[in-house]
Amino acid sequence: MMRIYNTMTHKKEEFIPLEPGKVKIYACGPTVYNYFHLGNARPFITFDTLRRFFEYIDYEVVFIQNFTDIDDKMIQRAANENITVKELADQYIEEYFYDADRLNIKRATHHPRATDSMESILDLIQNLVDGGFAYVTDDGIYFETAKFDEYGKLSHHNLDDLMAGASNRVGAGENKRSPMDFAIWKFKKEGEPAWPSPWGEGRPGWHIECSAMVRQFLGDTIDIHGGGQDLVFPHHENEIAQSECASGRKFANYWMHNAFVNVDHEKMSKSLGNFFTVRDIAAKYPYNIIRYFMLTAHYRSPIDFSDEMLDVAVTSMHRIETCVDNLTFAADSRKDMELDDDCELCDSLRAGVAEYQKQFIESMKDDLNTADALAAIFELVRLANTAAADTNVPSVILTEAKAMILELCEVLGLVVQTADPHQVPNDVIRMVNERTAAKDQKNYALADELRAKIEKKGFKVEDTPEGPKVLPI
RNA sequence: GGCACCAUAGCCAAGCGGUAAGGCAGAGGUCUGCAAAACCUUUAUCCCCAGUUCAAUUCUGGGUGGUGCCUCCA
Repeated sequence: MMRIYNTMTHKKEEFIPLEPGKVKIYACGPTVYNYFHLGNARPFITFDTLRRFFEYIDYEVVFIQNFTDIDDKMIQRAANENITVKELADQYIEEYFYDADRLNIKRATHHPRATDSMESILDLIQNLVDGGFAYVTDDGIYFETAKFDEYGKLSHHNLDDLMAGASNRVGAGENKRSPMDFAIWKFKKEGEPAWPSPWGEGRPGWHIECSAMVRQFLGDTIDIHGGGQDLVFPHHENEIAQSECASGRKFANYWMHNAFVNVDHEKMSKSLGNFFTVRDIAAKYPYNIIRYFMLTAHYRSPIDFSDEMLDVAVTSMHRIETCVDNLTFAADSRKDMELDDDCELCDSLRAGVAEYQKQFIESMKDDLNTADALAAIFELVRLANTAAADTNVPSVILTEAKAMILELCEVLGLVVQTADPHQVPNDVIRMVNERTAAKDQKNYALADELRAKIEKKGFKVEDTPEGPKVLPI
């Protein structure tokens, strides 16, 4: 049974889906006015991993991640660049997919855009106005927080405390009944894009978009709603208020929030200016390493970003890849070997494959403990390396271990770069053979010279009891 | 001021009642013509002080230090 830490209850809870074998997940996506940074990438990777794991344990997953393609920052940025908001959105949605694809983030079931969901948004607003939960003013339509008794239940705030904190910050020109009320529709200002509505032209507020898209694609109640911790208040709190007032039903059964990516122990954020876009980091490190780095900590723990940490990730990921290469080579060398009944290592590797898969699954079921899941993979790696080095272990067994390592990495969305021993060009093979001959004649000078030549061709040779192993560098 | 979270080896990081996974780095060893890879051994009174318990890193209270949210933010 899967267990999930629910922000609503502050407890790990057993996950009980609305419908057996199915799970409906909504994760807040990016506002598309820029490349996304490492901090933004964390929820994308976290919820993609969650989705992959659910699929691995045979759930049917409907996963929605939206694009916020209309808001103040979009408008401002578009104005600065002298392009339309739509052009800006189109560009950065494309850039989102460019990075996300390389991070091996699977496409969501749907990636709705706020501006394509106007009908559902207006429908939801109508519903809230009709129900007396929202009121119309000169500058927009506001949700009246006082109408929702449970306001604050997710962030564990009460309205009074929130008011105390907010009372000195009421925005100018707003006609709110309470500082805590928030806009669900903003009437058109000069030069801003606007959509028609029964109350006048305007655009939706941020919170209403998500509520509307959840409803449109997943219904009134969903299993899991996710996002970064900074969305707990006010964004998710407001979504709950709107959605539950509109439907009269519970909005989401489980709330999952990832912790931040820090730089020097401080939150990476656009306002602090201490952010690194994934695109920039990817110029120095592979996307796969960025993903690996994210998974080394539990999603609810802050993770400190630095080049040193990515360097460690490179070495660690390499360990897995080397192991897979070792297994490929050894299995290839022992193709014709029969499985011997007395092979103790064979038995323990087989047992290990089953055991560490189980351990992996148990870790992932425990609130997506990817750090622990990785440890299970490394345990299997060690055992597999031992078996690969022992010439009594036949290829069947090694192939099983290799398949399991690849299978588990795939669940985490990690790409294991492996060498294909059959992809070595003929001239390199010839030089390798010459080198082996030179070695046999103890002509080490020639052997080393040939090794250098082979390296120039982009391959390295390693000697093993089963002959030379040739790998691309 | 209100509300949360965190503190585990040189670094990163799991575990969360029965004296500590994993990765990186370090030291020693095996293997190797050299190398690479791998394997073995080795590295922690779990921030402090009280309390609960037969037993606490793990629970409770109090410190200390750090972070986040309460304003756009993943």
